[in-house]
Amino acid sequence: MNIGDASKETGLPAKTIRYYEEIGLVMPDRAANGYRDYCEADVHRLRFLQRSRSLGFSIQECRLLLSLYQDENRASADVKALALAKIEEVDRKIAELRSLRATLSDLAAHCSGDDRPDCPIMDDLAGEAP
Amino acid sequence: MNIGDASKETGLPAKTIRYYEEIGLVMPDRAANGYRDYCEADVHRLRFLQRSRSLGFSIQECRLLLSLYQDENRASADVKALALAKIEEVDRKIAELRSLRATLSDLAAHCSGDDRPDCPIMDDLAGEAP
DNA sequence: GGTTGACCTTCTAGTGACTGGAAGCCTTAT
DNA sequence: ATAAGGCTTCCAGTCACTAGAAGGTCAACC
Repeated sequence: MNIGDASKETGLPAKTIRYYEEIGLVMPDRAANGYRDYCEADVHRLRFLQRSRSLGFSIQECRLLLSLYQDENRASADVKALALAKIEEVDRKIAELRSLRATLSDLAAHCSGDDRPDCPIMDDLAGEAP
Repeated sequence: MNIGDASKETGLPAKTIRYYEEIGLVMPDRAANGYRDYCEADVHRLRFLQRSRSLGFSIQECRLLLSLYQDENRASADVKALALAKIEEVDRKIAELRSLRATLSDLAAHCSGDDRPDCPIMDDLAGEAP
């Protein structure tokens, strides 16, 4: 299967698939003409990557997940631990964004938003809170 | 004021302050020995940048905010519009993360997390949902 | 057989916003 | 005189791609 078909199968851009080869994640065979030739297992790994990346796992984490995936003797606890750690990370990010949102919203609420220059948002950014 | 003192005053690493000069955000004078020499206004701009960056504004947005900040004839509506747009952006990110969290949490809930290899998280990543 | 046009290859370089490190001046204190 | 610490520039690396150029390959159509 050529890279274009693998791209269609997995939803990953061809550029990304080549990049995944460059960093050693999915190494396809080569056809006689030099074209990459993806077998079913390769496409499977690519799809696995697409899903784990879209769930927010980093490339390093995906590498680990892939190796667990290929490991017949893995403990599901190892996978679960990764997922739980990622949930915590997501929770931290959400909390940070919520606090950010609260601050922005508070600032915006106190700004008249007209054509005069006086602006409490600016005052805050400048460190001149009243 | 040398860069080290400016760094202490603003909480920004010296490297970051040099970077801000490189991209034309804060251009200090130079002392006779070639050292950067930050005046109060420079430190003010740096502090402004520190705050707006920590509120999630991109460098481009900070550039715009700084120019509004310096503009005697700005309309506070312009600043407020930026803040409101940023709030929407933050909301979108939060929604995305919440959906991510729900998926991860759902997957983890169905995984026994013991030393057996069977793992619904892996099954899902592999696209083999039951 | 020639010619499109789509597909493939490699390579280089750019993104955003820094961060790390090396090599070498400058200043201050001992 | 020397040691420590701060400053300078420049180069390279981060993360995960993404854009684009220059050129080889393939299938179809005339």
